[in-house]
Amino acid sequence: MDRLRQRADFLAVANGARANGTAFVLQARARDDDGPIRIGFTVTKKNGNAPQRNRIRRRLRELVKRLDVIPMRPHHDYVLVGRRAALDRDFATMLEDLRSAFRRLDRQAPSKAFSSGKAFSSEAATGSRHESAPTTDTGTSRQPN
RNA sequence: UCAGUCGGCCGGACGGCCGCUCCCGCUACGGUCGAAAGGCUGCGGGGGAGGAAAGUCCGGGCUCCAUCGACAUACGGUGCCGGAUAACAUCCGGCGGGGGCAACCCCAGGGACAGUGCCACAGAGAACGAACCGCCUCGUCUUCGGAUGCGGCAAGGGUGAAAAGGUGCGGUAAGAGCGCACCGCGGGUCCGGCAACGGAAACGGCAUGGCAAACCACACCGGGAGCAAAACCGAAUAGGGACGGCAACGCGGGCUGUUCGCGCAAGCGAUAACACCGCAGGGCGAUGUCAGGCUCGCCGUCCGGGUAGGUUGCUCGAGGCCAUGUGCAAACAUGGUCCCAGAGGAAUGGCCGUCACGUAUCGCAUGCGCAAGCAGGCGGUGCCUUACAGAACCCGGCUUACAGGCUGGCUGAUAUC
Repeated sequence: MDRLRQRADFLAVANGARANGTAFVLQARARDDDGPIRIGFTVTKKNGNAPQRNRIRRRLRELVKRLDVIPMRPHHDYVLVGRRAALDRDFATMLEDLRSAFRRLDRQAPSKAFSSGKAFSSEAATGSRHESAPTTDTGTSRQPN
């Protein structure tokens, strides 16, 4: 399993399927190549100051590490967007939340992948090319200060 | 013991399981990539957030740009004196003013006869010194209460942040530095101090209101931008240049749009088609169009610029600690010793257990007290399971935030000896 590092990858995943939880939002996207599973984390500035954002991201990363049966699909990209509730929600329940979020994504996946699979990928390609130019995406941007 | 004041330090501890990142070492023990060096993986060891890492408010180092020598102008900053320093708006030691019983704290604290300007409201008057109520001599009138006029005043009242030296005595019609004493003020003299400034005696006889965080004048300082600086490597796509090959037929794209005259051409003038719209006259404007005209070729190799991305910059430094010496101190010098984060969608953690600390509440017994209650002790439970806050090139400061705790100096009050 690899980590997502490029901004363009995050933008592409943001256009994919999503499942909401109380402590996070899970986004997923199928890639065309044969690379490994990649996962990234996004915590925006509205979730608190820097130590609080760090704690959210570290707990989310620990969640992914603790997944015993890996429910992710091969050569997919995933992004976990942290919410403020991830600061003090019980760790075991958050783990259960994450498992159910993956199950919900799996249930969405067949219809999406079959009927609009091709349309979805081409749409995502044009969409990302369209959106990477203005760089006004505040949701996944990494403003350094 | 209580109250206060000024500093210094810490800012959870231990253990278990599972991880992240950097560095060092290891071997044919294995796997994998590679021609190799080596990389990834593996094993062992070690390092891994702060006192503010924050705000980005000053000052530097470093890098690039400009000038490439400084000066001047503009603009910005600083502004009691001396020292420290690479430098500073910082720090230290003084001076002056203000506050506090005191320890101590606060102060943009230079220039107002270089010039310009402002001083709201109130008040008569806010600066070429003023006269509202008042005080006084004299004159006139008088119902003897006073009214009024010419003068002399500024003590008292009133306004204001500020009213033109203050207090007292003398003096006077009433008053006034008019005279005197003390205080203040002024310029010079002498003494102390490197200086800011302080002190002394005599003189002057009160003249010179405040605001420069109003413009300003004076002295000193400052070129600009910042590690997303900057250097190197450099894919794909588009575009640029050079060379070579193929073709110069055809196809495709764009512009024009029958025809006639003039013109090399661009174009100008005349005339005005077909589809189409319309019952028609008519329009040829919109949309489309045959032929024709103008224009753009295709493939390969190389070059330079350069984007994504990567590497460097990147942590040994005005460095920490200890000792000695100099200095009131800030600090400096010498010697010894240590190596102490280097991430990059951003590591330094996640989960759990035990304990300490704090706090709330309950129970138990004790002391004092008539009682209400107060004081400390033991045990149980709950909460926080710790505040403010996360390095982003690096230093010196400033400012702001901060649960709780430890400790030192000094001051005041009380008690005891």
